[in-house]
Amino acid sequence: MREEKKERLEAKGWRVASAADFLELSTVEQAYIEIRLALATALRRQRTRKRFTQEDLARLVASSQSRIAKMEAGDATVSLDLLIRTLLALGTSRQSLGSIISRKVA
Amino acid sequence: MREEKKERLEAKGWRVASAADFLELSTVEQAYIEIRLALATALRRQRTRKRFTQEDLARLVASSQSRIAKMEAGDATVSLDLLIRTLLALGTSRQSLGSIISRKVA
DNA sequence: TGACAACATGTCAGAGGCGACATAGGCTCA
DNA sequence: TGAGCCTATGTCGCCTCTGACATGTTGTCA
Repeated sequence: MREEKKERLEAKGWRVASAADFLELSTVEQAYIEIRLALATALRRQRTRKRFTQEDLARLVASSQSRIAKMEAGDATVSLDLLIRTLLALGTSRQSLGSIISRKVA
Repeated sequence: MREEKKERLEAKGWRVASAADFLELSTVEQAYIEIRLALATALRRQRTRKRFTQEDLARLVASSQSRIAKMEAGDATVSLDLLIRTLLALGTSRQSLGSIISRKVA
Protein backbone atom coordinates (compact mmCIF):
# COMPACT_ATOMS: atom_id res chain seq x y z
CA MET A 1 0.00 0.00 0.00
CA ARG A 2 1.07 3.56 -0.42
CA GLU A 3 2.93 5.32 2.37
CA GLU A 4 0.23 7.91 2.85
CA LYS A 5 -2.38 5.23 3.42
CA LYS A 6 -0.12 3.30 5.75
CA GLU A 7 0.49 6.36 7.86
CA ARG A 8 -3.18 7.15 8.10
CA LEU A 9 -3.90 3.66 9.38
CA GLU A 10 -1.04 3.66 11.81
CA ALA A 11 -2.18 6.97 13.22
CA LYS A 12 -5.35 5.19 14.31
CA GLY A 13 -3.28 2.52 16.00
CA TRP A 14 -3.29 -0.05 13.20
CA ARG A 15 -0.20 -2.13 12.90
CA VAL A 16 0.50 -3.52 9.47
CA ALA A 17 1.32 -7.08 10.20
CA SER A 18 3.29 -9.16 7.74
CA ALA A 19 6.14 -8.44 5.38
CA ALA A 20 3.91 -8.97 2.38
CA ASP A 21 1.57 -6.30 3.66
CA PHE A 22 4.24 -3.68 3.91
CA LEU A 23 3.53 -2.45 0.42
CA GLU A 24 0.01 -3.77 -0.07
CA LEU A 25 -2.81 -4.64 2.30
CA SER A 26 -3.90 -8.20 1.77
CA THR A 27 -7.45 -8.41 0.55
CA VAL A 28 -8.35 -10.06 3.84
CA GLU A 29 -7.07 -7.20 5.94
CA GLN A 30 -8.63 -4.73 3.58
CA ALA A 31 -12.07 -6.36 3.85
CA TYR A 32 -11.70 -6.62 7.60
CA ILE A 33 -10.94 -2.93 8.00
CA GLU A 34 -13.67 -1.92 5.60
CA ILE A 35 -16.18 -3.91 7.60
CA ARG A 36 -15.08 -2.19 10.79
CA LEU A 37 -15.43 1.22 9.22
CA ALA A 38 -18.85 0.36 7.80
CA LEU A 39 -20.01 -0.72 11.25
CA ALA A 40 -18.53 2.36 12.90
CA THR A 41 -20.27 4.64 10.44
CA ALA A 42 -23.56 2.82 10.82
CA LEU A 43 -23.27 3.06 14.58
CA ARG A 44 -22.97 6.81 14.52
CA ARG A 45 -25.84 7.08 12.10
CA GLN A 46 -28.14 4.93 14.20
CA ARG A 47 -27.24 6.76 17.37
CA THR A 48 -27.75 10.26 16.01
CA ARG A 49 -30.96 9.21 14.31
CA LYS A 50 -32.29 8.30 17.75
CA ARG A 51 -30.96 11.59 19.12
CA PHE A 52 -28.86 9.77 21.68
CA THR A 53 -25.70 11.31 23.04
CA GLN A 54 -22.67 9.08 23.34
CA GLU A 55 -23.33 9.04 27.06
CA ASP A 56 -26.92 7.89 26.57
CA LEU A 57 -25.70 5.03 24.45
CA ALA A 58 -22.94 4.20 26.89
CA ARG A 59 -25.50 3.83 29.64
CA LEU A 60 -27.67 1.65 27.43
CA VAL A 61 -24.90 -0.85 26.74
CA ALA A 62 -23.09 -0.54 30.07
CA SER A 63 -20.00 1.05 28.58
CA SER A 64 -18.48 4.51 28.74
CA GLN A 65 -18.67 7.67 26.66
CA SER A 66 -15.04 7.42 25.68
CA ARG A 67 -15.45 3.92 24.37
CA ILE A 68 -18.45 4.90 22.28
CA ALA A 69 -16.39 7.71 20.80
CA LYS A 70 -13.64 5.24 19.96
CA MET A 71 -16.12 2.87 18.36
CA GLU A 72 -17.41 5.59 16.08
CA ALA A 73 -13.89 6.74 15.26
CA GLY A 74 -12.86 3.29 14.09
CA ASP A 75 -10.20 3.07 16.78
CA ALA A 76 -8.09 -0.07 16.58
CA THR A 77 -8.68 -1.00 20.20
CA VAL A 78 -12.38 -1.61 19.55
CA SER A 79 -13.39 -5.13 18.62
CA LEU A 80 -15.97 -6.23 16.09
CA ASP A 81 -17.70 -7.93 18.98
CA LEU A 82 -18.32 -4.65 20.72
CA LEU A 83 -19.37 -2.86 17.55
CA ILE A 84 -21.88 -5.54 16.68
CA ARG A 85 -23.23 -5.89 20.20
CA THR A 86 -23.76 -2.16 20.36
CA LEU A 87 -25.52 -2.00 17.02
CA LEU A 88 -27.81 -4.81 18.13
CA ALA A 89 -28.55 -2.92 21.34
CA LEU A 90 -29.56 0.07 19.22
CA GLY A 91 -32.18 -2.11 17.60
CA THR A 92 -30.35 -3.09 14.44
CA SER A 93 -31.73 -6.32 13.04
CA ARG A 94 -29.63 -9.19 11.78
CA GLN A 95 -30.81 -8.31 8.31
CA SER A 96 -29.65 -4.72 8.59
CA LEU A 97 -26.38 -5.87 10.09
CA GLY A 98 -25.89 -8.17 7.12
CA SER A 99 -26.56 -5.30 4.76
CA ILE A 100 -24.10 -3.05 6.53
CA ILE A 101 -21.41 -5.68 6.22
CA SER A 102 -22.29 -6.38 2.60
CA ARG A 103 -21.87 -2.68 1.98
CA LYS A 104 -25.28 -2.10 0.44
CA VAL A 105 -25.96 0.81 2.80
CA ALA A 106 -28.54 -0.78 5.14
CA MET B 1 -35.71 -19.06 28.46
CA ARG B 2 -36.41 -22.65 29.21
CA GLU B 3 -34.12 -24.58 31.51
CA GLU B 4 -33.11 -27.04 28.85
CA LYS B 5 -31.94 -24.27 26.57
CA LYS B 6 -30.13 -22.49 29.37
CA GLU B 7 -28.24 -25.62 30.29
CA ARG B 8 -27.22 -26.25 26.73
CA LEU B 9 -25.76 -22.77 26.48
CA GLU B 10 -24.01 -22.94 29.82
CA ALA B 11 -22.44 -26.23 28.88
CA LYS B 12 -20.66 -24.34 26.09
CA GLY B 13 -19.41 -21.80 28.58
CA TRP B 14 -22.07 -19.18 28.10
CA ARG B 15 -23.03 -17.23 31.13
CA VAL B 16 -26.51 -15.79 31.12
CA ALA B 17 -25.95 -12.28 32.29
CA SER B 18 -28.75 -10.27 33.81
CA ALA B 19 -31.66 -11.07 36.09
CA ALA B 20 -34.13 -10.38 33.30
CA ASP B 21 -32.39 -12.96 31.17
CA PHE B 22 -32.74 -15.69 33.70
CA LEU B 23 -36.05 -16.71 32.21
CA GLU B 24 -35.71 -15.22 28.76
CA LEU B 25 -32.76 -14.27 26.58
CA SER B 26 -32.98 -10.66 25.55
CA THR B 27 -33.47 -10.29 21.85
CA VAL B 28 -30.03 -8.72 21.68
CA GLU B 29 -28.27 -11.66 23.26
CA GLN B 30 -30.32 -14.02 21.19
CA ALA B 31 -29.37 -12.31 17.95
CA TYR B 32 -25.73 -12.15 19.04
CA ILE B 33 -25.57 -15.87 19.77
CA GLU B 34 -27.42 -16.76 16.61
CA ILE B 35 -24.93 -14.77 14.59
CA ARG B 36 -22.04 -16.58 16.22
CA LEU B 37 -23.60 -19.94 15.50
CA ALA B 38 -24.31 -18.98 11.90
CA LEU B 39 -20.69 -17.97 11.44
CA ALA B 40 -19.43 -21.12 13.14
CA THR B 41 -21.55 -23.31 10.92
CA ALA B 42 -20.51 -21.45 7.79
CA LEU B 43 -16.89 -21.79 8.80
CA ARG B 44 -17.09 -25.55 9.03
CA ARG B 45 -18.93 -25.73 5.74
CA GLN B 46 -16.36 -23.61 3.94
CA ARG B 47 -13.47 -25.53 5.41
CA THR B 48 -14.78 -28.98 4.58
CA ARG B 49 -15.82 -27.85 1.13
CA LYS B 50 -12.17 -27.04 0.48
CA ARG B 51 -11.14 -30.36 2.00
CA PHE B 52 -9.01 -28.64 4.59
CA THR B 53 -8.32 -30.27 7.92
CA GLN B 54 -8.57 -28.06 10.99
CA GLU B 55 -4.80 -28.11 11.05
CA ASP B 56 -4.56 -26.90 7.44
CA LEU B 57 -6.80 -23.99 8.28
CA ALA B 58 -4.92 -23.27 11.49
CA ARG B 59 -1.72 -22.96 9.48
CA LEU B 60 -3.42 -20.67 6.96
CA VAL B 61 -4.57 -18.20 9.59
CA ALA B 62 -1.64 -18.64 11.98
CA SER B 63 -3.73 -20.20 14.69
CA SER B 64 -3.97 -23.68 16.18
CA GLN B 65 -6.05 -26.77 15.54
CA SER B 66 -7.68 -26.50 18.93
CA ARG B 67 -8.82 -22.97 18.34
CA ILE B 68 -10.30 -23.89 14.99
CA ALA B 69 -12.21 -26.69 16.69
CA LYS B 70 -13.50 -24.23 19.25
CA MET B 71 -14.54 -21.79 16.54
CA GLU B 72 -16.60 -24.44 14.80
CA ALA B 73 -18.08 -25.60 18.09
CA GLY B 74 -19.35 -22.13 18.93
CA ASP B 75 -17.19 -22.01 22.04
CA ALA B 76 -17.72 -18.89 24.13
CA THR B 77 -14.02 -18.07 24.28
CA VAL B 78 -13.94 -17.39 20.54
CA SER B 79 -14.62 -13.83 19.43
CA LEU B 80 -16.59 -12.65 16.43
CA ASP B 81 -13.38 -10.99 15.34
CA LEU B 82 -11.62 -14.30 14.97
CA LEU B 83 -14.58 -16.00 13.29
CA ILE B 84 -14.90 -13.25 10.72
CA ARG B 85 -11.18 -12.98 10.07
CA THR B 86 -11.01 -16.71 9.52
CA LEU B 87 -13.95 -16.75 7.15
CA LEU B 88 -12.35 -13.94 5.17
CA ALA B 89 -9.11 -15.92 5.03
CA LEU B 90 -11.07 -18.81 3.57
CA GLY B 91 -12.10 -16.56 0.74
CA THR B 92 -15.53 -15.51 1.95
CA SER B 93 -16.56 -12.21 0.41
CA ARG B 94 -18.13 -9.35 2.30
CA GLN B 95 -21.34 -10.12 0.46
CA SER B 96 -21.35 -13.75 1.57
CA LEU B 97 -20.49 -12.69 5.07
CA GLY B 98 -23.44 -10.33 5.06
CA SER B 99 -25.69 -13.12 3.87
CA ILE B 100 -24.48 -15.47 6.58
CA ILE B 101 -25.24 -12.88 9.20
CA SER B 102 -28.61 -12.07 7.67
CA ARG B 103 -29.36 -15.77 7.83
CA LYS B 104 -30.25 -16.21 4.21
CA VAL B 105 -27.91 -19.19 3.94
CA ALA B 106 -25.01 -17.62 1.98
C1' DT C 1 -16.74 36.83 25.87
C1' DG C 2 -17.91 32.82 29.10
C1' DA C 3 -20.53 28.85 30.36
C1' DC C 4 -22.23 24.60 29.25
C1' DA C 5 -22.97 20.32 26.58
C1' DA C 6 -21.20 16.94 23.42
C1' DC C 7 -17.43 14.66 21.62
C1' DA C 8 -12.26 13.30 21.28
C1' DT C 9 -8.10 11.43 23.17
C1' DG C 10 -4.81 9.39 26.49
C1' DT C 11 -3.94 6.20 30.18
C1' DC C 12 -4.54 2.38 33.40
C1' DA C 13 -5.66 -2.02 35.94
C1' DG C 14 -8.37 -5.87 35.34
C1' DA C 15 -10.92 -9.22 32.48
C1' DG C 16 -11.01 -12.15 28.85
C1' DG C 17 -9.37 -14.05 24.25
C1' DC C 18 -5.19 -15.78 22.19
C1' DG C 19 -1.88 -19.61 20.40
C1' DA C 20 0.25 -23.52 22.15
C1' DC C 21 0.39 -27.85 24.15
C1' DA C 22 -1.33 -32.23 26.06
C1' DT C 23 -4.47 -35.63 25.75
C1' DA C 24 -8.88 -37.99 24.93
C1' DG C 25 -12.39 -39.65 21.68
C1' DG C 26 -13.85 -41.46 17.01
C1' DC C 27 -13.38 -43.32 12.43
C1' DT C 28 -11.26 -46.02 8.82
C1' DC C 29 -8.53 -49.50 6.95
C1' DA C 30 -5.67 -53.58 7.17
C1' DT D 1 -7.13 -55.66 17.10
C1' DG D 2 -4.22 -51.65 16.44
C1' DA D 3 -2.14 -47.95 13.91
C1' DG D 4 -2.94 -43.46 11.91
C1' DC D 5 -5.49 -39.44 11.07
C1' DC D 6 -8.83 -36.04 12.42
C1' DT D 7 -11.44 -33.62 15.84
C1' DA D 8 -12.77 -32.31 20.81
C1' DT D 9 -11.62 -30.58 25.27
C1' DG D 10 -8.95 -28.69 29.07
C1' DT D 11 -5.29 -25.70 30.74
C1' DC D 12 -1.84 -22.03 30.83
C1' DG D 13 0.92 -17.67 30.38
C1' DC D 14 0.85 -13.76 27.44
C1' DC D 15 -1.25 -9.90 25.37
C1' DT D 16 -5.24 -7.21 23.84
C1' DC D 17 -9.61 -5.13 24.69
C1' DT D 18 -12.46 -3.33 28.33
C1' DG D 19 -14.78 0.31 31.37
C1' DA D 20 -13.45 4.08 34.00
C1' DC D 21 -11.45 8.35 34.66
C1' DA D 22 -9.10 12.69 33.46
C1' DT D 23 -8.58 16.13 30.41
C1' DG D 24 -8.63 18.48 25.86
C1' DT D 25 -11.40 20.20 21.95
C1' DT D 26 -15.40 22.01 19.58
C1' DG D 27 -19.93 24.03 19.02
C1' DT D 28 -23.76 26.83 20.64
C1' DC D 29 -26.22 30.21 23.00
C1' DA D 30 -26.57 34.38 25.68
